Amino acid sequence: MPDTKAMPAYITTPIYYVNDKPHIGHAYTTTICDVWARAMRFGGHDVFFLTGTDEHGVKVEKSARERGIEPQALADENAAEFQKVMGLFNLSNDDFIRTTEPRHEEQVRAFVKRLHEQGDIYLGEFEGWYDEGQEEYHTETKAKEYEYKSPISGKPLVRATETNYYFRLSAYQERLERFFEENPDFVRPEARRNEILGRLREGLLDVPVTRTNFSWGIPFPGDEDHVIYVWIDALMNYATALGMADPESSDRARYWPASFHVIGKEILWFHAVIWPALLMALDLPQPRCVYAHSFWISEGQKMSKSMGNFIDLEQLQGYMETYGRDALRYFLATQGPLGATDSDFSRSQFHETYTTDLVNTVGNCASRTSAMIGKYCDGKCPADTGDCAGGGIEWPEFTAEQVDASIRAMERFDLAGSIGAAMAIVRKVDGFINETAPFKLAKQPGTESQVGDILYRCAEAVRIAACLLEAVMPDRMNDLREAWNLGEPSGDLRSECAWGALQSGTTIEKVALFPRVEFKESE
RNA sequence: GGCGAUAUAGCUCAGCUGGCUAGAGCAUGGGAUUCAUAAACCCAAGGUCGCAGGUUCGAGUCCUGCUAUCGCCA
Repeated sequence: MPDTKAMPAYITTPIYYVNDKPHIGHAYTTTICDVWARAMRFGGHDVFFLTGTDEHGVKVEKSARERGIEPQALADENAAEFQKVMGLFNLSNDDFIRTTEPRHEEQVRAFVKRLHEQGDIYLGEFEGWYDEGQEEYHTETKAKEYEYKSPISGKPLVRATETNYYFRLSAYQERLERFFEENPDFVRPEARRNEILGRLREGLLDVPVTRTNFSWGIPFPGDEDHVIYVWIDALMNYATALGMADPESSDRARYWPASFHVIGKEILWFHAVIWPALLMALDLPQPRCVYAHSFWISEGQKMSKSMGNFIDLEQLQGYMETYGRDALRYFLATQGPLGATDSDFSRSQFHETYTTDLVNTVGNCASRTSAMIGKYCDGKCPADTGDCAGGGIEWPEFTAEQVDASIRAMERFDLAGSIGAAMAIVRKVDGFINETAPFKLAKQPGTESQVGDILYRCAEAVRIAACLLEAVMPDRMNDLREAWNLGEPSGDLRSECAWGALQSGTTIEKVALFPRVEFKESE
């Protein structure tokens, strides 16, 4: 067995743009990373879980100006909003990086300077059709479509040139192609990988890495009229948080590279192509996987600003108040859009999932098991006598298989699969109780040993399932730990999940983990 | 406009290289039971597998066209 204690694991969310308000998308990405991070910690890994905020750029500058405040003040205000989310959802991030922090800015400058000096960044000129009112360029085809007039103001587009620093992305075409071929799991899910491969085949162009039309950003080293484009600035957070500009003097460098950069599909190109190319240029090892999830839609409708149907923080808080924080985590982790298609967040589906999986399955099974131990065993965990009254289940083998499947699924970021394996244990316990009917057996004299044996198996299996579910539902599984006197998580999930760890004689209190909730159409 | 994906029971989806009466979970209806949070368990109903052609002894499963949805690009 490998010494997992020594195995670092690094997971990141995107850094969130402070011009936006936190909503379900942010909560989702951060929550699923949190589930993984917790699971890996339970497995004994040395985990670093990073999130943060992206604070530069023209939009922030503009919004601040409209409100008559400094961009930094706006950034501070909204970064605090995002940090609030971390507390609200009990997210276990190890750091929260902000792109306006000196530690980030200094390293970005160092990286960019290095790229410039070694020729990966060069000063180039761009000529195109410029819309003066909108301050943006249009491509030749687009400009033609617009008949060389601004689609907004109708004023003629002008031929303009702009001088920018460019990253020599085109030079990495072949290396990227080879990298993708050698690492089929680099971009997931597969449908997203195929999109990238398709685009890669069309050929890469160099990309601008600076702007001159605004000033709220990190100045380009040695040419301060240019500001480093937010995208480059933002991507580098994954490295700067670990001090990778000078790994020798960083105690976090051991976490590099990331196991997963979890992102939304809208920012895949930057993470799947530009980021690896930058890392190649900087000679840093590549992350294992960029996982691009899809979006949540709301009650069957696309969420949009104009529709005003975003599932925002207030709504999520409402769900947490009614169903509990763990219920929301469970729903996000099991019903979420980890695949290539979007998922629907609907009130009825949320309620249904809660009732079916948590109330009727996990909660009820833990409840009936502990109730019977209370009734037939004086509330003390019985002994595994081997004197089983039927059921025909090889519990040690069965649970070992599920534990293994669950841990493996989690390692590859298959959250629903991991949780499903744990749920299978609970369902098996329910079936076992029905079949062996200890409650009937207990009514006959001289069956204590058999009843105890059955109930030990039930309790032990539920305990193991709870250990596997703890990453998704830390609050409620901790309640179970307390009621059943299971102690703290050991930090060695596999041995903790080995059959037989539950001690006979342990006091087991009856639990009601997930209270039934009445369905309401709306809040 | 270009490229690609998907379209299977009320809902979410499985159905690999074509082969007997198309599956699961949830929801619905019924039954049985009581340890449990009116829970678990058993049974049933539910689909012309998007539409139209074609290939084949035989097609959700291959081909073509159409429609719808989605994604990426321009």
